[in-house]
Amino acid sequence: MQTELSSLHFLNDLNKEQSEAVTLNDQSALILAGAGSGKTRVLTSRISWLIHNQITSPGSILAVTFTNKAAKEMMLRITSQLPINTRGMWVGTFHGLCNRFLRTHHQDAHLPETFQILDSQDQLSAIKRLMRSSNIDEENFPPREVQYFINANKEIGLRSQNVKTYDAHTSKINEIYLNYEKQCQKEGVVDFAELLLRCYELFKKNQPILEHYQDRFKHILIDEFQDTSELQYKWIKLLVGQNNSVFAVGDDDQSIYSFRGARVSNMKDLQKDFHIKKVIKLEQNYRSKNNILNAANAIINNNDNRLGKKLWTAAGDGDLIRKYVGLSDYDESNFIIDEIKQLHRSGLNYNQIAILYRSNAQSRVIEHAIVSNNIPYRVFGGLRFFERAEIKNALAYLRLITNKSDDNAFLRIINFPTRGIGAKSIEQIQDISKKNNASLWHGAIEFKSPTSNTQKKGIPYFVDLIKTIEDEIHGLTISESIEIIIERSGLKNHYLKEKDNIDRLANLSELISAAVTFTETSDVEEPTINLIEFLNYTSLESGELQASSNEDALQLMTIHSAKGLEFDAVFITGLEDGLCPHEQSLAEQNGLEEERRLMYVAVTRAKMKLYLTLAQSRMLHGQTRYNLPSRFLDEIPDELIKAINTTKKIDLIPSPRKTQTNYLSDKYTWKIGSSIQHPKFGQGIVTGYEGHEDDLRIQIKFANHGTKWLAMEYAKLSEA
DNA sequence: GTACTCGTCATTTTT
DNA sequence: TGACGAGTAC
Repeated sequence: MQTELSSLHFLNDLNKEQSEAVTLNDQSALILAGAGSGKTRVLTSRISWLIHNQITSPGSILAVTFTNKAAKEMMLRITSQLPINTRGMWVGTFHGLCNRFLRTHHQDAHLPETFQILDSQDQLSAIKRLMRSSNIDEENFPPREVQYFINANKEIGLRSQNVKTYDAHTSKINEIYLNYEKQCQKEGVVDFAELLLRCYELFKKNQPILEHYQDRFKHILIDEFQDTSELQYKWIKLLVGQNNSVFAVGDDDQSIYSFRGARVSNMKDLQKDFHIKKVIKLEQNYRSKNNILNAANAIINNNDNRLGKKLWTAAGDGDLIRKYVGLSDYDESNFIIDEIKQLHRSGLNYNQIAILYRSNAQSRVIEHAIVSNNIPYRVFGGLRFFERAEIKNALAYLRLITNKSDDNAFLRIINFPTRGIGAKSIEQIQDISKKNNASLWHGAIEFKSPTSNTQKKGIPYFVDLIKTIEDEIHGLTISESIEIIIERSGLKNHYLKEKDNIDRLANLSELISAAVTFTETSDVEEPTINLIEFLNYTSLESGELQASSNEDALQLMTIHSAKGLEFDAVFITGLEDGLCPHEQSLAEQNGLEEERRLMYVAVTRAKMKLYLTLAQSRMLHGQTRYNLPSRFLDEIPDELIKAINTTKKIDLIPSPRKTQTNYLSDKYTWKIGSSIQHPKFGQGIVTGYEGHEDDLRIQIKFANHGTKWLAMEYAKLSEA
């Protein structure tokens, strides 16, 4: 076996720890894989190794990821490593896999065969609809809060009847949760969290089904394990059972999603629950230069409760990290653009340069600077393809035809494009449906309209329209069906009428192409099933537009969305206390540690060059704010940093903004935004003032002593 | 049914 | 500052 091992090309060049992980026996394992340490490679090589050595067959492997992108990447790598048929292998996201289990066992899961998936938007509108029909005040019970409540409880495995409530308000919300469950059941739809919970319950309540899968999946592998939620962990435990092994890869230092239910503690629980004696640590980094890694290590070292890990590289020190303190957000952006122009001139592609920020609002100023310099760029985040209104509208026709109980879909298109059905008519339909405890579609059929349907208007016309489309698309491919829907529904005409809607029409064509691609890659023959699967696909796959990714453009994104990516040069911007760490995170339990992990993720994205930038003043929510430098900057050893502007004398620089020309007085040279030094309170920033000359009092925000008012006459201030 | 105004509220996000 | 939703006016 040894000789054969070394002949396997996918095992070549693995370091000691990597190959130890890849070639582990049939035992559960936790691989602590630092940023850039070859995590995905280990995971895929492990699968290839298991199969190649006939320890297991592809059909016994279940691999779970968090995103479709990661799942695809994994599949791609495995097929390039091994010339095998991977069809029996289950590789997918938690949601995708749960969907698959539920489809197969829809009866045992008490779901209709045609059940559809609600995305977050759909879920919110379902909740709003429910609340309106039961006359619940949206002021007292904001639908978003209700949505959060429902999801948070589902994510820890709680149904409404199991939720403990201690006050009237929460009880009421929980009552909405109960009714929401009923409504979804009646309409035959499941939300994202429901996919997981329902699947968990399926396994829990049906021993034969559980045993069947436990017998089948001998090797369960999990990517980004630090991001698993409580329910996901319980699901894994159930499926692994007593006899199978779990191979989890993760990095506790990169856990940045606790706000949506991720539980790092699952890593410790895994060791305990599966008797893992030795955690394999992958600490050699193949991405970044040493100065960058040292900064990352220094930052993350300030966190308690780590599993412990120190990245190193053989790649050399590289450049120093560059730090720039801008006078304003505007100045900061200009510095970034100037620097990027130079990098580009020296031969770096734009798409190898990333500008990262903590919150989306920060991108605007930067975008402005980019646009005025005519540099191509791409902002990540925002609306995804299948979330666009025109796409959802077209799909809603398809959904309603597939499942007449889908009231969400019904309401979306009953009067879109407008066909003279107003709020009153819809109310009447809702009344009829409620009386008969039936779907809105049935209510519409029952509806006796005074208007004729010759004018292409009114409810009977709508009912006819749906029936006609249904007949017409019978037996057609999905793409043909969509084409007919876009035409017959009037969507095409509607969007043709308005000039601003060229993009929308283009997107609808794109939807048709997406359907063609889907059908080509699908191995399902039955058209009805295929249609249902396509609809699922559109809910589960957000459809990040890949088309423009080849284009050489600057990459702008939040630190969160940068996780898993790498760039030659990275600018981490807005490094100010209040922004990064974000002020709202400080109130949360372990909030600062999570922010620090965020900073760690950001730093470790950089391969060659890292820039840290901040601004002394910044426009936020329509007000100029004066933030102190981020505390994380102080955590990086000085010798790793090269300050580009030796803290400019703020007064000497002509200011681009009016507010900064407000000198406090003739006697003192400080202005709002100046850094000062106080003998007792240390470093601070001038944030306001009142009075004049001898009476002058100034407000100072100190790094460690809060905000204070001081009389200029007595305070012994000096410039910092 | 649409076009406007006004008030409110501003982390991070995949499925 | 500016995006979005609700409410109002036509």
